[in-house]
Amino acid sequence: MGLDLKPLITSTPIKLAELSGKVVAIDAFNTIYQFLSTIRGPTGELLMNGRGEVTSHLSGLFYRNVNLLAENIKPVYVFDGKMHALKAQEIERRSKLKQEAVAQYNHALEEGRMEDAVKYGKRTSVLTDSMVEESKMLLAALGIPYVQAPADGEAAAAHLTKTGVAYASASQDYDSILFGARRLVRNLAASGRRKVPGKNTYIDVEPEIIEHDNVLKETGLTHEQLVDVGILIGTDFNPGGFPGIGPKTAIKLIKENGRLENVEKVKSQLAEVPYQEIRDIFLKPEVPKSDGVSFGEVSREKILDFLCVQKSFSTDRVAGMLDKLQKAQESRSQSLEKWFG
DNA sequence: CTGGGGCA
DNA sequence: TGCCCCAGG
Repeated sequence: MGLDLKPLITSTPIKLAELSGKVVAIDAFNTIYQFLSTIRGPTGELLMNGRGEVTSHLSGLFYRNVNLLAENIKPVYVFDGKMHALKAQEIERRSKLKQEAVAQYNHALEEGRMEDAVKYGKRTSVLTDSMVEESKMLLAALGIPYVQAPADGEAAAAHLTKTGVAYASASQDYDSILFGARRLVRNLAASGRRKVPGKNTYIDVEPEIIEHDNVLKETGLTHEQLVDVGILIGTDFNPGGFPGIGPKTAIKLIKENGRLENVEKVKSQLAEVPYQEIRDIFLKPEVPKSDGVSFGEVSREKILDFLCVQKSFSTDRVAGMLDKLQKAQESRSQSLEKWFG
């Protein structure tokens, strides 16, 4: 599950409006996966149309992106490419957790424990090829560009921030920082309130931004050293990291010893970890060949056909959202005309 | 996750 | 208004 840099990093709350006019590179799998986990019915089931086709991902993508576009934020979606062989172990671990969750979900359903069903249902999400295709179709209809990453999507998103194509990378995971993203935006969403997993309580979750330069300044580490800290804590490429070493210890060890090879405490275990290869994944990532992205117009026709005709979304709702977006865009171009005539 | 309806 | 809660597909 990504890597836990949170204790080492200070983030700054940011208003959505502060991202107006800026391009934000969004990890598509990360985002769609969250929609599949969160957007569910009262018994923890995915949203589906009459033909049993899953629509949770489309619902999330539609509402989220209309809100971003209405704020004049320019999203670029980055889709994962070929998985690195070192990630196989982490994928296997997740798949086992999913299998367990499916069993617990069915069990909870049988016993009528709906709160548990919802809880376990969230953990069973599987992202299919057709969901990816449908997501791309919807993005195209919204005029939103997407990039196919050769390898890790986070790496490609980070690259877009390095080349200046994007202002920031948006993801819930901290991997972007290790991949060298200039800025990472977390909680990029419209609504400020989120329901806490178990209870009936709500917490305020606002968008926050993490600057790569600040992370280095505050920790006093180089990018290379930060990657070593990540390897000690554990990344997707060495899940779990080194036993007994958490964020605090990891940063202390690297500050004192400069680099992984010099840390006496882990020397005996180092031979079993392909740390040089993992460093290269983060420091010399495979990136997309072409950098250009171009934004298109919102196609009301295509969206209504895809979501309402094909996927049984409510025409009133979808059209209403599109009206709202159009008004936001019109009022912006009118206020520009005031200045530039 | 999000919009919208019901309600203080 | 603002908050809570539920349906959406």
